[in-house]
Amino acid sequence: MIAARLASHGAKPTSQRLKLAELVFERPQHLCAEQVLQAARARGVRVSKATVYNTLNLFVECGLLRELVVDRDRVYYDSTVHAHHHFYNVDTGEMIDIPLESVSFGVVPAVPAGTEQDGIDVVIRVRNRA
Amino acid sequence: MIAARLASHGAKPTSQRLKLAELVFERPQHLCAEQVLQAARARGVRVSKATVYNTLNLFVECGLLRELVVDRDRVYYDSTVHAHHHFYNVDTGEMIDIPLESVSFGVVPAVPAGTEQDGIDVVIRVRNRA
DNA sequence: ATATGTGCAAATCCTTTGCATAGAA
DNA sequence: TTCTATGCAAAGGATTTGCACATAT
Repeated sequence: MIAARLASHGAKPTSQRLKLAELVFERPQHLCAEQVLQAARARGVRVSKATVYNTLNLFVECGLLRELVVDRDRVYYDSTVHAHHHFYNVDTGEMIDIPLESVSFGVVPAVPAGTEQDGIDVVIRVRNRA
Repeated sequence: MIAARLASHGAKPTSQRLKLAELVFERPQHLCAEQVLQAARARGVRVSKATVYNTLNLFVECGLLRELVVDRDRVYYDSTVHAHHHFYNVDTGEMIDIPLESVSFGVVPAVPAGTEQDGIDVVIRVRNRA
């Protein structure tokens, strides 16, 4: 259940958090804060913009959401946190998940001295066919 | 020469643009607008913030610079426009180029219907070793 | 002349913050 | 109580914009 999921990640399951979590984790998706706010209100959830931001940031820290910094103007939150990749439509801004197994690497370079690998993100940019 | 390079990309080579281009294309680097402004002024170039933004945006449209949207707070401009990849240090925000040949792919998925591939960006996130 | 580039300051937009109130342990 | 979450409005910061002036063809 959602409450347990929050709790197991160290996020106190408050009323707003539960409602927002329900919405966000309903299916794999990429939403920005404004979309979460609108979707929440459309469902009659009473919540402020500040709380939406607080909550999304909290979820990111807890590892419940992944931040996607791909768009120039706003941050997207990915409800799929396990490793995977993305198509990014530069015309529409749309992001589509690519399962991890769909991309395989041959050579991968060694990381810079003093650092360790944190993850690999592959973004395949696409545009609408003319 | 720099002026010809701008001209060949359809950018009228004005005084400020030449100075900024000189600075930016001096070596492969990733700079944000503020850094370009500071660097320019440090060299005695008289230029406004608005012109820095105008110019960087123009260079991006011309294909002289690549926009890097990786940082939550600001856009970086990559003076290397040919295809390549990056290490991204999540602790420092530093970006390091990875030559194209250093990464090879096994499988790559087909792009979504109605779209065509525009490019592939691989970002290897690293963090400072504890 | 005529069109375009530049500088300045104000405007914009996403995101964060300060503070008072509400809610839970 | 005591601690934390929430809401609201204001603040913050990167980027854009409007407009007057400068510059170049």
